[in-house]
Amino acid sequence: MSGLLGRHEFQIDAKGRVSLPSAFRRAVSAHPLVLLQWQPTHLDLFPRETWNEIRKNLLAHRKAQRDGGAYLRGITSNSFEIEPDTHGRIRIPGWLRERAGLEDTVLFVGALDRIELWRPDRFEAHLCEREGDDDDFAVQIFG
Amino acid sequence: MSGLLGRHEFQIDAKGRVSLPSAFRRAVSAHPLVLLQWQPTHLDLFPRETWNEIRKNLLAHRKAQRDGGAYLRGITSNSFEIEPDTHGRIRIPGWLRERAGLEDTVLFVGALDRIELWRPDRFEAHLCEREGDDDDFAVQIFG
DNA sequence: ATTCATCCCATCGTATCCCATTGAATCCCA
DNA sequence: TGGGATTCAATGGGATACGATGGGATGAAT
Repeated sequence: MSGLLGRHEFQIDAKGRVSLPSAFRRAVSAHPLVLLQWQPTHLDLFPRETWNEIRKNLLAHRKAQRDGGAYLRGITSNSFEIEPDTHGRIRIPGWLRERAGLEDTVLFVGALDRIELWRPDRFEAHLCEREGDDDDFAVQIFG
Repeated sequence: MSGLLGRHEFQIDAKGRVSLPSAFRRAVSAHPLVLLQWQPTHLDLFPRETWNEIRKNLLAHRKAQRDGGAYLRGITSNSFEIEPDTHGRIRIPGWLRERAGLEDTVLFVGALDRIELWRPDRFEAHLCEREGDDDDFAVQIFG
């Protein structure tokens, strides 16, 4: 598989449901997903494999630090397990929608091992803002 | 399973009962849970698996330290076995409620292998207070 | 006898399931 | 290669099941 790619804009209906892009739906098969916020700009939706890795990292971090799991709880309290319905739709809980500024439209952005959920205009702004910042890396990456 | 996730705010009724969030109820199946306080800010509710691990650690500590028994008894004396009723509700003993400042509302916070019980306003304050402290860890954990 | 916990039943609101509709992309065959 | 038929994806709405909460009744303990 090539990883999760592309952008797809979908509507949130009156009951708070959104379709997962069908391309992503096939890719993540039937397992539940984890939706959370760890960056202020958007939400991340993790397939099972990726989440297992991250969960391991979170637990290791809690053991290593002295703060009694403060970072972990900051993350998990903003997390939610997502199980698509029979039509491949998901529900985003209100408190997460607010945090990401999602109103009636969601932009799904594929990011190889995860799916990002953006407020469309915010995503455009984010791209513009960084325009040209990374030209040095480009050559290293694409040779 | 993805671990215990999310935040859920529930009322304590006139008889001192609170519903366990249904998401958590399913996750911990039918086994009894252990509720205790080991951090001043909140209470922790441990599923069977997690508690077995912790109990092992407590006993090991008592054996290893000269006055290890003191720590153990400090913990166990603030502990309580919880068994949800037929509707999935639990009762929090008064002395534990006081210690965590719980009055009429409980905020349940999922923390992967345990459930934390917070006084809602205290939790908000706790999150704000740490805002931005951990930005360095974020990249290590989430890649 | 009085207090308190447990059980049972009732209610209300919301999330979930199921079916229907629309439109677009794909397939098939001439 | 064009045009019609067919499948699939995205969305909407009604019905149903389940979750959250309240209150009365039963039973145990002091």
